[in-house]
Amino acid sequence: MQGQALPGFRDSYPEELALRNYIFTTWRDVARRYGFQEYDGPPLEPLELYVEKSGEELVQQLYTFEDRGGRKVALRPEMTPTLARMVGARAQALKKPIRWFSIPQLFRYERQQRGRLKEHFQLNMDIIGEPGPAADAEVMAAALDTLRAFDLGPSDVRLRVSDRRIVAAHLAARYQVSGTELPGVLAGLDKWDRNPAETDAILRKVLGNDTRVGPILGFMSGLREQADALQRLPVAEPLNECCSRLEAMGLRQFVEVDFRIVRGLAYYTGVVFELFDAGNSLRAICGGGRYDDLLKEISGIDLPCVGFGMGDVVLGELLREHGKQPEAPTQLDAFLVAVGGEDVDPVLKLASQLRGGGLAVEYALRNQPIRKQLELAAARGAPRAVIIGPDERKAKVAIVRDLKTGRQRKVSLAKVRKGIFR
RNA sequence: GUGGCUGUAGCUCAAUCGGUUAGAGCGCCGGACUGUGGCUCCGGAGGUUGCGGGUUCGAUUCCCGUCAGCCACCCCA
Repeated sequence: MQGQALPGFRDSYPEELALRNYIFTTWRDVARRYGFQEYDGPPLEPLELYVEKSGEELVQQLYTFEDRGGRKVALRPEMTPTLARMVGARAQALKKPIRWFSIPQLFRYERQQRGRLKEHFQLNMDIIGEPGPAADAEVMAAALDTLRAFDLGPSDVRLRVSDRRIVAAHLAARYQVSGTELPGVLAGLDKWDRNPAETDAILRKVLGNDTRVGPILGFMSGLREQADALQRLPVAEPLNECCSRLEAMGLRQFVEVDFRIVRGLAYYTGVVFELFDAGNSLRAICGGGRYDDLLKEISGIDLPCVGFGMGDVVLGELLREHGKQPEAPTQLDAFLVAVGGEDVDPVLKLASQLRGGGLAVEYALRNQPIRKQLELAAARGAPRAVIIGPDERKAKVAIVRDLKTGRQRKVSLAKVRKGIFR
């Protein structure tokens, strides 16, 4: 064993790369259908770009080092700061709302496990400059349509939506949770599903040993039942508008309002959502939301944003599980077979002509029995073999053999040269 | 970063209680098959049993360490 890729990094063999390319192609196609334009930035950024806004926790997971010029740099862990910088630099000139997408390779330094490597590709779609729920709905629709484009439906994937403003308003009105307490309480809510004991601990830390802890815990445990009541609050108007837009787009059956969705990132300010597989056995496929203050913090330009990220790792696992991998496309148009050594030059000539005409053509690189050459042709998935031997050359024809059916016929060389095989 | 489980050929797995030369199927290469693939038969390559140490006459097997993978936590790109 000559060693392997660094832990958490992938060698992509042709079969795996084909899946990734299929994912990328589909992503780009959906983005195009939604009128998004593609952008990109550097994979390596100054460390400060992330340290300033992200705080220590994310910094611990940054893939950082010092370059030869003594600069502290980081492999980008997310695209949003880069996006903010780019938009900020041209904010005056860009027509709003801005619809941009990107497929960056992102990095983190952290122990890998299933669905989470040190490196992945992530579709990012963002709408910048539009504060209303129409943009929220548009972005969610794009996320859902991406999964529909992979032939996944409401029984395969679910979109869970919440709005931090609703939860915050309720917590403030009912339990007098202040603005400074809110992030901590939301962090507690975020833990509720996985680790209620920790939720308790967090609440006690944020609120002190306060009489509100018990009632707030009760509120969290009953959130599902109270969803309807929360949606009737006036602050729920944007979320409701968002849902009705999704309904008008025919996507309502994917959507569940679930106020337990918080999202870990602190910068979300409104609607937040996550996309899960229906079996709930994988990590979130996609997560996003509204982050109206972030651009201002990074670039000084005050523009509201909403967007999501969708990684290729979990999505790839999901596609595998559902058998939605694309069949390997036939790459060759023809495999040329030279019967004897004297037939090699004519085969080379024909290969050159066909390739010149844009066709994909392969032939054996060694003189081999026809049997061997046909075996290779079949293994390559070629739809047909074109056989040239002394008899064929004399008659100015080639034998075109259909490798699926085994049927074959003689076709004039003049036609074959033009890529006509029948 | 913390804890638990697991590491035998490219893949899936065998190997008695610790026993002598670590096997099989698939895949790969070649042959039977000299102008026709898929089937069949035969042969071959491919292993420091993840790595290092310990116990033992003897370790794939037991112990320790380490690395890697998986799972959970942390965190959630």
